[in-house]
Amino acid sequence: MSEPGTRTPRERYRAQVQEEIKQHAWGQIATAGASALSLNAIARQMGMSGPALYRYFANRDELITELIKDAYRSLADTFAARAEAGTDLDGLAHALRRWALEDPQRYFLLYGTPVPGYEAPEDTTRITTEIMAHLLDACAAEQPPATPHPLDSQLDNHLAEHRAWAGEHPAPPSALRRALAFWTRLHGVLSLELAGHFTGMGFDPAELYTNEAQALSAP
Amino acid sequence: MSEPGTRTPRERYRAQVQEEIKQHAWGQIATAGASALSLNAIARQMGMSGPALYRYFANRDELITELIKDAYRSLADTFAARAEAGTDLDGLAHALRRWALEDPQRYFLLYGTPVPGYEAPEDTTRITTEIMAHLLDACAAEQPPATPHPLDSQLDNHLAEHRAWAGEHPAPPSALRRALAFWTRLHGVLSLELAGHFTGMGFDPAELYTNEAQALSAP
DNA sequence: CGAGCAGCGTTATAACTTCTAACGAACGCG
DNA sequence: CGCGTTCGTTAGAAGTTATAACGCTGCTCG
Repeated sequence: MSEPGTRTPRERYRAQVQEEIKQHAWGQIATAGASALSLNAIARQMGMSGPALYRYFANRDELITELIKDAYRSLADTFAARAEAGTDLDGLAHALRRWALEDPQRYFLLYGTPVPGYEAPEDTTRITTEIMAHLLDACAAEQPPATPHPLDSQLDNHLAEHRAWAGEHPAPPSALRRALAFWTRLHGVLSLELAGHFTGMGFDPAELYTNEAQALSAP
Repeated sequence: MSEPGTRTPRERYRAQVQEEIKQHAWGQIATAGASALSLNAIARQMGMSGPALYRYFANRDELITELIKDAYRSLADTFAARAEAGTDLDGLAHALRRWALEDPQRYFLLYGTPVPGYEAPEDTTRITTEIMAHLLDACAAEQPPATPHPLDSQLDNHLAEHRAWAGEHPAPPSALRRALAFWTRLHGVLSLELAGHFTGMGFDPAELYTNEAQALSAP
């Protein structure tokens, strides 16, 4: 057996068409959101008739699932690239922001409104744990605060006993707490900013984001 | 002129049917999300044929816009009710959490994935400023921290000069900053929790939320 | 090198959606 | 008590996802 990537010319062509379909899908998502994604419209853009796309994706949900996986992959790669340049939490925070601003609807595809019944497939959750591992690395490498906040001890105790999500990672409870704060706080700012809830308010979201990122690095 | 609410029997009936439509709409949204909301399905549930609903709402978007307005109204009312019981930030935080858990999809209708082109009508933005006013009241009433964090001064300076969103509210910049932190941090936890990103991780989201709420009250 | 078949694109069709148009009935206001 | 506004209906257009059945093409394997 050769490389598992592209083998026969058939599979090579198939992968190429699948990629083109996904490119058009991202274009639609970026301009109108994922809910407006239309397989028919993609087929029209590609100059072929509607049902032809079903040779490449079983249905609309499967295409979206694939897009979600690719988006997580992209985020994991930017985190990994940032990790090579040093494991500072602040750098990771701004890498996240740049990635989110690059395509807001891609961000919302991962962290926006969930579809009630949707369960992420296993290969997707593997990527999310990879992302979390990068975050935990950065949190564990950070210096603990000189004067720990007394109110944090309760959550630290809880996390010390409920750290299944961290796997085998040797991060202390305070690092776990900081990882969760990184995730939730930065997502909070990004989500509201990208959704446009700050437009017209007059202040600069970047200032708020930077402030939160700094507070995470030096609590 | 009498009350502007319900006047003629015709208007009374119309308002009643509109309310019933919205009830069924909320039911569908709670179980399948807003994107799956179908006017036809609502009509079927109500025992009338599809196009009849267009006598009450011009189109699907207008119905959703009305639902959004009602949701904001509901949130503003719970904030107002909580404000009467005292202006503590922690109480407000947990009132917000209860309201969000009551109907996660309602929360995402307001703070989830945005529709790229959508602009909130003016009567909706009036409710959001009302909500923000309650939050600013609570933040201004809170005690400032004994030892202010040195990194916060930059954001405070920025907010001091960009406080259009606070209107005439006499809150100091540090209170504005705390209001934004309240919004973004709690939204960050709530959004990820309600979207199911914490399921299977093992820890209790309520512990994380409480920790963030406490940190906001005593930074 | 050629035969055969897997894979691909097509059209036709079903079932669904939003939304408009035209018609008829009923309700209540003056 | 009549007339008009309002409402619910059916019919239909235009769009969607998705399946079925039909050829053609070109790769693969003997």
